[in-house]
Amino acid sequence: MDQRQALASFGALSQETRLQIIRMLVVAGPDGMSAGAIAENAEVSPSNVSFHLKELERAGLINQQRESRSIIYSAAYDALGGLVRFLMEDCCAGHPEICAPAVAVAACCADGATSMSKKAN
Amino acid sequence: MDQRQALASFGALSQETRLQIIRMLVVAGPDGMSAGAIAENAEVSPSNVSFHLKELERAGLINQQRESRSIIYSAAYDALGGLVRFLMEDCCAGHPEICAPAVAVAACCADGATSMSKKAN
DNA sequence: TCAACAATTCAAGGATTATTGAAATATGGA
DNA sequence: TCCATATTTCAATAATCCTTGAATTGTTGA
Repeated sequence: MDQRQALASFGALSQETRLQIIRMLVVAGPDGMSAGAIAENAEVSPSNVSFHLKELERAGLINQQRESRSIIYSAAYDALGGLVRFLMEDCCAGHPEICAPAVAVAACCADGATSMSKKAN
Repeated sequence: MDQRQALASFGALSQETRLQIIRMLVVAGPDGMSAGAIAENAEVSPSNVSFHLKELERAGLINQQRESRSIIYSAAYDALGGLVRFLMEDCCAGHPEICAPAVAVAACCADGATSMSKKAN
């Protein structure tokens, strides 16, 4: 993750609807959700959700793939992980005071990260 | 860190000059830097740096304190740590795929986080 | 081919954010 | 008090972002 993508990612996450979309896509998992389902869930118009999805894709935070009539969007886990890493390492220079809280969170999903056996369904 | 502050923080970090300022303040450490020094280092006008500093403060990412004629700004380590945590936990639902890269970064500054004895100078 | 569905694109507008330079505020020393 | 320094505030402009609804594109099944 370079600075350009990080700036775009922070911008993408700074909007309430888009943050909401990322959250639901992360929870939805690898199967993703259709644009229509996202719009319904977020309670915004189709054209509005399309605008925000394009913004999220421009930042590289989501992936899309057509599935028959629908277009399925899913969270780009690698990009989100890259952003966390950028924030801790590049932006915050790995400062212990900043990374300390992350260590706690990391600890509680470290098993999953290692074994990759507890993916949410 | 609640969602409102996270949104403001992401917005604050989505601007090149502001990201640059945060980086230099993190590196500068607890002593911080004066507004003038920040402006000079970032190569922007005093009034422009003031605008961006206000934005960063609004997001809670920096602290200020007057020191004689100067106003000294410093990174709010707790807020930055809170943002990393929000991104991993609240936004990304603690997904192993996303947190995995963070575990690696966390590991290399975990000693410092525990002993607090290896702060960057 | 035609109708219906799913989603995007486009254009217009309104709202927010960024930049600039001039004026104002606050502090410390002569 | 007066001046110089450090910084902020203000007003105007420019640029970007968000929302809305209408028109368009792509897909499927009758």
